[in-house]
Amino acid sequence: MFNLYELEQFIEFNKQGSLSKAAEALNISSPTLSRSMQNIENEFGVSLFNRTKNKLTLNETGKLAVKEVESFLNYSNTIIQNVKNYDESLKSITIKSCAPVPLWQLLSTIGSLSPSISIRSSINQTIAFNDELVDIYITNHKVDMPDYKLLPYIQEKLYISVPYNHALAHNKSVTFKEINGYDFLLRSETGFWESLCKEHMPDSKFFIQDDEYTISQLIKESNIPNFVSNYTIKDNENSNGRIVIPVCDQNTNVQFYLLIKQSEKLKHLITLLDK
Amino acid sequence: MFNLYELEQFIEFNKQGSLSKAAEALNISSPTLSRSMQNIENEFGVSLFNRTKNKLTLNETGKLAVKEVESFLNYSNTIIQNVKNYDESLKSITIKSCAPVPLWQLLSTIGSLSPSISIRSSINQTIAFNDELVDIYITNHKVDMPDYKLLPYIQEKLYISVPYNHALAHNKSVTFKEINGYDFLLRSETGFWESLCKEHMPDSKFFIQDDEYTISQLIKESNIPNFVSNYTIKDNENSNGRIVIPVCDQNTNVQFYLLIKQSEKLKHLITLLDK
DNA sequence: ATTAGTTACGCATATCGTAACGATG
DNA sequence: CATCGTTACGATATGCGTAACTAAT
Repeated sequence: MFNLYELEQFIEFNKQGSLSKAAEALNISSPTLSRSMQNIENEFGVSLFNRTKNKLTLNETGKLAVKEVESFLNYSNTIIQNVKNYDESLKSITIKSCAPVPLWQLLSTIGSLSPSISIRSSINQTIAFNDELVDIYITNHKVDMPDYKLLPYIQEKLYISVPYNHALAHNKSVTFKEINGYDFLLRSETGFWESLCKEHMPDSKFFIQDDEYTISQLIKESNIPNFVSNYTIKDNENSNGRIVIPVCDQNTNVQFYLLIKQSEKLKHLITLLDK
Repeated sequence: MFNLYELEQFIEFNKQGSLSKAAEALNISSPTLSRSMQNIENEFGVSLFNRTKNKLTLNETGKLAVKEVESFLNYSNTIIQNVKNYDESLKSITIKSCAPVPLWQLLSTIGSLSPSISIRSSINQTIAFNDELVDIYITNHKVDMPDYKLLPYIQEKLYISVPYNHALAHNKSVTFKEINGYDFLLRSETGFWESLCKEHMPDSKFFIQDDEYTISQLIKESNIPNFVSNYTIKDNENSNGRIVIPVCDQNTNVQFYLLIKQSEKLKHLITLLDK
């Protein structure tokens, strides 16, 4: 049976080209290394070296053996990594969401349920349901997937927020068609909302900001309208000199769904949410 | 670093389901096995077991680890086999020939050059030049192949051998057209010759014999003609009551070629033949 | 009380390094 | 004669089994 340390010595011998150099590099005596090489030959059951009295070199078979052993040793690292990754995946939850609001909501729920668990989450404009490592997908449409449970989640409704003196300010409600052409402030990482707006408002420009401070300043100090929702309207929204107007269109009142992997670690979460 | 014996113990533990049974099966003490499992856990750096005071079971990560370790141990056997196979391929020569005569000739040459080498040879009616493990192809036409060297080899000429009283016996030479329709004795394993004769003599019957004694008896005691060549005509051919007549046709005077893999083990053979 | 697993400890054996040897350039 | 690899041998350190302990059935 192989001794992995001897196999590493074998690799080092190949690297150094001679027994004495390899022994030096490995900090072991040359008799030890000599014996190791003999042991490896015995393990393989074939001759791996050309032996003259004071020169040791690999023969053709030995050269192949080096390659095989290298990939074998790499494999040993691979399986350690695989096991570690799997262990980590059991201890953490990976979430892919099509929108920020339901993600925040869910993160808060999970946080109160298991405060110590590590969570990896991302917001995506479109979601491919093909990642084995994802534990929870948050989508805006029903999806059927084996080993996953579909649960209806929150509803989010789209509004715009405009200054009182804005041309749109007098409307009780608006449609995409009516607001198409106006410039809008937009947070980055809004998932499918960004695609939706760009699709239905092809004539508008969107000033996408990823800094929360910048966007709140721009809302206060510019006339550019922005989007909010029933979950993001703040109490002071109207006192900010702005008025909130619902966008009444298809797709602006969104039902979100959770697609949760049926696994041991998510059992509690599913039972909590499934009512 | 992994100890492969401990990994096997790990597999056995999974198979037996408990430490004590596995220790029994492995003929080691349970403290030893207990320590081994702890060592493996340390190697992976993650917890692999559910430990209650008197029950040891694999956790989810441990179950994955078993699979990974199994394939790792299989791999160790694979690399041994690969190295052994390669070693064997270096010690043997594989030859595919389209005809028996040049093969015999070559076998004799190789035998005198390296008496101990093991040779695997086959005779084929048609040859596909796609087998990585073939060291030498013997063909009846020029072929260009990367990593192989083409060398002209012997020429073989086709004759027929007929009894003195045979209808063809008076001819100084014959053509396929003239002998078409006559029955012929044919040795098996004649490679492309068999295809050639069948193609140009569609009206003849061929009595194919694979026993050398049978065919020599049939030649002596029957009137059925047979084929010979400049390499197979024996001194006593005419005294056997038969006369040898050349077949003068295209393709009956054959130039053979050797297509030899440019490798270390064939270097001497190539230099010997390349003059 | 019996079985299962872990920890403690002493001994046997395997493994390593030093020393000695042979051969080569 | 210096360098390189292998063999011989003695020291030490690794690893095994026995014994002792704890907990559960």
